[in-house]
Amino acid sequence: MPELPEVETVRSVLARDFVGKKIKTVTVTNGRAVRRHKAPKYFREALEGRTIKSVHRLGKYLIVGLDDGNKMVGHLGMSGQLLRAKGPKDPKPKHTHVVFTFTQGPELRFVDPRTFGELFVSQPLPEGQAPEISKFARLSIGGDGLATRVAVPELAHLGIDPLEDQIGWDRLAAIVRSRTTAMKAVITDQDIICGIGNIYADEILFEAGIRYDRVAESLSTIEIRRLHRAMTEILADAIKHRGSTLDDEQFVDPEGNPGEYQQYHRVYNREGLPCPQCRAPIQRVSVRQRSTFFCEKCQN
DNA sequence: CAAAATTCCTGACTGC
DNA sequence: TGCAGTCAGGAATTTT
Repeated sequence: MPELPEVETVRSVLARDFVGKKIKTVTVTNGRAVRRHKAPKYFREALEGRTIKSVHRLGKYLIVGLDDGNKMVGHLGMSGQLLRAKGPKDPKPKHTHVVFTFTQGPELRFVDPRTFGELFVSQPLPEGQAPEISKFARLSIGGDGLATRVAVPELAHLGIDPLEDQIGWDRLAAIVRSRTTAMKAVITDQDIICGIGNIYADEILFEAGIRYDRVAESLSTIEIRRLHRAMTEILADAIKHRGSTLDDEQFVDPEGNPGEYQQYHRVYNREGLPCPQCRAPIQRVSVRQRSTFFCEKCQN
């Protein structure tokens, strides 16, 4: 489900409600949720007694800073939710795989029907060993982004975060011009740019007036500037509206609130409806087992 | 039976 | 031949 705006929405609620809280117990009822660890007990032991110091985001990943310097990393996959209990008696939803209790305040549940999501406590690299940071990331990451990647080696492969790393259009140009593949593949490749998935890729490319199958290196300077602006604005706007919740209501924030940005989708899931710009029907094609929505008149 | 917002892995192929 | 990059396909799973 969640792409950058949804993860950012979750992040802000977690930061507000759980920073400063001390973890009392961690209960794993489906080991698949913590599959990076050899056994669930290592996950539990790394967390019990720890106090949450911060909640950050990189791409679609959540990064929870702990008082011992370690980080708990979360990815929601397709259907993962982090939900704050509504009270001490609030029944656990179906597909609850991990429960965190705190010395004070309501518990936090990790719920994930499709089990593509995961949680893990990052294992710091041995002394003196530097994580491998991708050349795309290295190209433009400044200060904070680099620090995060060094602290969490498992996420070192991620490319530029379009909001956190604040990259300028000229840096985006360098990245785009070095690629010979289709634009949609470029902006959804987490190793190049992290956080954009199927929904926002279609929305960004529509806003920029660029077809999903345009070869990246063929983009003009004007087109790259439009892409840069579209990326920044669409993601910021989607965050403002607390992300997108589709008809299946899979995405909700930790309080159970759905997002509202789906009301502003201009092409995604709108096959046959008139293009907001030219009224031509929105097209849908299947690329790599995924739906792509676009306007054949407005996107070139 | 198809489709659904995710990442990861493998095998085939290409170009240097 | 080796290596890196690309890309299609499939797997992981449940619900609608």
